[in-house]
Amino acid sequence: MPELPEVECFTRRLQERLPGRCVRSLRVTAPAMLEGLTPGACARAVTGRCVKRVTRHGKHLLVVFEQDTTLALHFGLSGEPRVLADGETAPPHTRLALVLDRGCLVVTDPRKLGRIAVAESPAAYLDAHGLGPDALGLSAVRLGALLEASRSGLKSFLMNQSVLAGIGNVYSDEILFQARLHPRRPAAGLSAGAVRRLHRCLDRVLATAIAAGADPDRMPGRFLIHYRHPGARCPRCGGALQRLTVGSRHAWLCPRCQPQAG
DNA sequence: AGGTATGTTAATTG
DNA sequence: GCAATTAACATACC
Repeated sequence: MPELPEVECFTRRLQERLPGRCVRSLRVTAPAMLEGLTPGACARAVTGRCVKRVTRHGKHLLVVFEQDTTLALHFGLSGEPRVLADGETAPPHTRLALVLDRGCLVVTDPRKLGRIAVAESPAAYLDAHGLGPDALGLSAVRLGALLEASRSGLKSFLMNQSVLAGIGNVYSDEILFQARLHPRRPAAGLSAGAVRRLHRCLDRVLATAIAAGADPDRMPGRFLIHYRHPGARCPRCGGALQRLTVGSRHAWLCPRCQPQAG
């Protein structure tokens, strides 16, 4: 779930409700999810502070307090934030509860692969994590430069968070399918037309997914996201889809629409 | 019971 | 140094 579109939707929901709220207390019930600090230190860092804004970079959601102290949330495979009204009980698998003067921000994460961190500022956090520019709103020229500087295949390139932040397994497949580019094609050496196509599809896929509230059921029928299972056929040409293993992840593609060369 | 899962990171190999 | 692969992390779901 939580690739850029999901995290963008989380961010918008939180941005509507959190600014101006102040932290009464904080509870972390899965200390292993904390990055380099104890639950006590985490609580001390944010208690008493008021939320200025909620923003996002790549798959990371940043709750920025006054003076720029930042609570950074990464959702791993199964994390999700929720704002509870006063008196609402915490849902199952709640790992973090930020009690506010009105309401409460919780993070649920059954698999506990998410991360919780505190930083001096958003910039300090991004820097410490070596994140590349956000995938959304990247210019075609900048994308072209990043492609040329890479020696990876296209799918690995798109998923490398230090190059480009926000794209994961599902959306890298979607973007390459829409752009008709093979996931193992080298990132460098694409034609100008192919770079333009990749840029347009990257932008459009992410924007469409966000507009759909990151809910696959509301995404266009031509999206590959509906067909990531054995036996499915390409929504464009009707041919059999193929599953490759790239790293330890599954890449879905249409071998007819996404030839190795060309 | 066993296989699968959308993320990140460290260790290993080429 | 870079890129690709594998295992590990912890748990739910089918």
